[in-house]
Amino acid sequence: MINYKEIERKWQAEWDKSKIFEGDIGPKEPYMVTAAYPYVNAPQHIGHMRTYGTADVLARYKRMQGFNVLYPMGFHGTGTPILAFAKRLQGKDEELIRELRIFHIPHDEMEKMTDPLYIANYFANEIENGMHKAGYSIDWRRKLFSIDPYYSKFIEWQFGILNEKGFLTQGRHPVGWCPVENNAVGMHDTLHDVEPEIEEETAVAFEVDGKGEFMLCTTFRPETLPGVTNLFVKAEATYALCNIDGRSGSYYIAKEAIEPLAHQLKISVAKEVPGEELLGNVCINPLTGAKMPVLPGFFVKEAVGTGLVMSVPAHAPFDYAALERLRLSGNAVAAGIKPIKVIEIEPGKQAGRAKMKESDVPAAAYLALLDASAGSSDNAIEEATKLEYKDESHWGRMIAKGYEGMSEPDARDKIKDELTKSGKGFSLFVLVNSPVYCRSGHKIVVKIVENQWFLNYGDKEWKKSVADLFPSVKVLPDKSRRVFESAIEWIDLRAVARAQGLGTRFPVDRNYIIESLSDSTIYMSLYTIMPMVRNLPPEKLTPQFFDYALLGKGDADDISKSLGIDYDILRKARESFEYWYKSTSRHSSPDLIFNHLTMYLYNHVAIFPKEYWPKQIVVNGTVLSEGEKMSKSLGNIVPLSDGIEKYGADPLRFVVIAAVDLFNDSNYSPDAVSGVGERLEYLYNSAANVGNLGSGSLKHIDYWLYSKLNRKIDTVTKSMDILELRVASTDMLYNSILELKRYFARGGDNSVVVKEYLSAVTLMLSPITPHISEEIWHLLGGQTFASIEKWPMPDESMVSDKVERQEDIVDSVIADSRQVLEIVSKKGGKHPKEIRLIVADDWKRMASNLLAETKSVGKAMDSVKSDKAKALGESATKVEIGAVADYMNALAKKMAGLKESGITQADELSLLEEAKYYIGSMVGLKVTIEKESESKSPRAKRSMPEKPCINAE
RNA sequence: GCAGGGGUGGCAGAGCUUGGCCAAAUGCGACGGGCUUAGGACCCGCUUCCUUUAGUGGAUGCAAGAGUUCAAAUCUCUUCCCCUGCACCA
Repeated sequence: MINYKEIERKWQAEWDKSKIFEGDIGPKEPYMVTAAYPYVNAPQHIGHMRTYGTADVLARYKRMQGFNVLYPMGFHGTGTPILAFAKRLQGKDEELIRELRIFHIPHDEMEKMTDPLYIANYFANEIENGMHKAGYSIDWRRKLFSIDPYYSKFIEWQFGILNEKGFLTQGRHPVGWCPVENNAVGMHDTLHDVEPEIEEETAVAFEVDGKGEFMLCTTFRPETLPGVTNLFVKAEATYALCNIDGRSGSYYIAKEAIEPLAHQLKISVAKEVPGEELLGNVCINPLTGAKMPVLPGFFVKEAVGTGLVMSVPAHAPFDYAALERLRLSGNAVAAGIKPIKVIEIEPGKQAGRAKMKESDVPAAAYLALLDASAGSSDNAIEEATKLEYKDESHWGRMIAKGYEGMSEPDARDKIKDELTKSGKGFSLFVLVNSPVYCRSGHKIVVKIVENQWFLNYGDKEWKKSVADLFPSVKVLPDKSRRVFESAIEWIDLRAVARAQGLGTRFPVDRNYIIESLSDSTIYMSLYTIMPMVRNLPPEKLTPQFFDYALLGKGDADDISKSLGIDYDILRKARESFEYWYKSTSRHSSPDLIFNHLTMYLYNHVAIFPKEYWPKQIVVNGTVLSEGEKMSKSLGNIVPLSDGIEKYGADPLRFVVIAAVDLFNDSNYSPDAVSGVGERLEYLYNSAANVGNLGSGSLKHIDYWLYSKLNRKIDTVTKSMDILELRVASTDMLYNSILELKRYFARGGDNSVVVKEYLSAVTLMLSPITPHISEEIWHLLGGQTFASIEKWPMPDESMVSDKVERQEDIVDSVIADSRQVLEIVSKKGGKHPKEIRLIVADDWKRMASNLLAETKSVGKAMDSVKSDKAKALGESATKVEIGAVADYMNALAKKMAGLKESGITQADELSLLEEAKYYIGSMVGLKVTIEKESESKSPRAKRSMPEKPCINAE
């Protein structure tokens, strides 16, 4: 049993000592690999290995390919999560404490984690340790941290440029808001991490006849306004007549609804009215001028929207149901209301689900579709509503006067527009999944933030530059290219400033802090100059400094004097950037395509000259744990250190990084990991045993192993180039073991061949399983580091289809023999004493080749008839034409699969002769071999090329 | 709703871009056998059905249905189902 931990520790120490992973400017071609830096609110778990490990595999592979590789790493700590973390821990949040226990965070450390900076540093260390143990070939000298002062200087410089170029804009923006704590709330700030879902709806004002007062309704479907027949209120609720800042007239709004709306509208209450009193009102449809009554609606909720609902019984099942119920209870007004149909599903088109007659009310038809009716439960009516809404917005066409033929979304925009213009309606934002609570337990509302700062990714020219750049960016896997294309097209305004969190003050308005994805778009460039930056005091890191180091602007001499920075340091920084940033590969997970990675492209285009724009982006799948998504709440997270401790970094790396292709999710399971561990051990043991093997001239099986090896080198190299690691890794590990086992079973015993084979396989495995590869490499006599050895080159001349085909023949002979023996024993005949293999004569091979070439029995027979000796060879002259025709006709059935083959009878004879003891041992009987023409067996004629006739005798 | 990705044998997961060599790799599991005091380790075999006095044969088959073709898991169309993302959040 190998001790992975010991081997890993040993080689990690050796690598550190020799500094082979420290990247410095040199004569070789540079290659820089960066992965999205980890956020420091927890140690790493094995899921993180996917991105960082894949980046490491690429870094190691490129190094072996002769590049000067730099793989730097940093830490991310800006934004709100660490603050929230500290706050939660102060409040002794049990959920968080449970999570921390998974990671074995000691109790006394938890007590210290009320200080955000302490948390950040603690986890930064933890993560660094984990990455070190995982064997990532990182140059730690370049470590950066997004909450350090130099980083802020860097970000200020970046935003200065963005501002100068006019990419910053201001505007209104709705956000989830905690009214008690007065701050914006995103998913991470809510109880149970619920995303506050904000949607836009339309407020519509219905004038109360002759009073100058308005009933204010809210709706998601203003296009149904022509179909409104009445309004609904909740009779038991209290309503208020209010004034709204900036609007004339006064408005009825449910009392309960005022508070949530107050963050979007300035509302003052004039008087309160019981809902019942509103029932007598007659209102005017602002669009059509129609007069309509106000009725009590059973489903109206006073805290939703404005607490008033416009009723469209033709298209809203709830409205329909409410009217029906009123009618049944004897309400004469309700009984007099006729639904007004304003939308029709286009006939002939992929119709809506509900089948209806001309006369039907759609809302009723949708209820009927679900076997529901006006009296059904709210849930059932809700279902019908969703279904109808979906169908109508997809396939519906307006039939209302003035909007005939418009699609529903178009009509919606048009009517909304008309309402806005006439002052009878306006947009409101609602929290559709209300109630949502913030972590301290308060109900969240929607607030319109005025003067929010945005980065304008919608800028046309900017967008075009990015779109133009993108085709030249290599994307791995290529299938995610399309996702990027739509992301580049789609990305628009993005809020960049927040009221709170760790990070850099927004230079344009220092009351705000730069949002943490926006401060992480070009930081990879900072790695290139980190060694210089670290040694400079932050106040010297002015825009002038970064302009020079990263953009080459200005004169080093002048800047050196004005900033008091050593000239050589400036030059070195500039050179370092120029050298490393030419050739970069960026690694991340697919969920970052729509934000980070796209912003990465945009910001590079905005700031750097063309030659330093992104060259390659690698997107990798996630890691499942035993087929399930890993999540803290499921408690199935495996901390990286636990995984490494238990199985060793190498087997873990193999399973998590390499066992599947890039984009697919990999599946962590203890069985798989230990299985890999055992297989690596087989390679190790084989290497240890090389010295005990013999030597001598090469045999068939040696050539076979060489062929397999060189083919392997070729395919592995090709798939490593595009990081499709599944094929590469199974070929390297699983197949290598199968091949070695076969080699030995077939009598292979050549130490030179095996050593060559193992050396190449070991080197190719090195990027994935670096530690054990290093160990095996040295076991095989290597004196250098496998990690920086030259990647193997395939020797094409050693690849032989023929040699490999011959081994396949051996296999099929064994399989067929077994089958024959089984049938013989089933039939209860006498026990055979030997297997006699009768090898087909050469004329059959030539006939087969002829057929493979002509694909026609007729044509093939023609050439046989015209000159049998030429077509089938001299020795075939004795063969009768009829026999040839029979043979060809039999073959014709498999014409499509027929291939020409260079294997002659002599080849086959010598192959079987050599393999007969092996075959014999596999079958359990003695094996003898004879030629078809010399066989006395009546069955001999059944022999075919590469399929000898098998006689059990 | 919009956008993207899928549906393959007990499970996981290849293959489908370039249709035939695919009853469909590989791993796991199940089963049978060997090794062994015993086995979780290792080795061999087997894992749709039928047929065959002997193997290199046939049928069915890769979500469902239809089509193109000498030939389809692979191409086209339709239907059904599943997953992911949709923003100010790292």
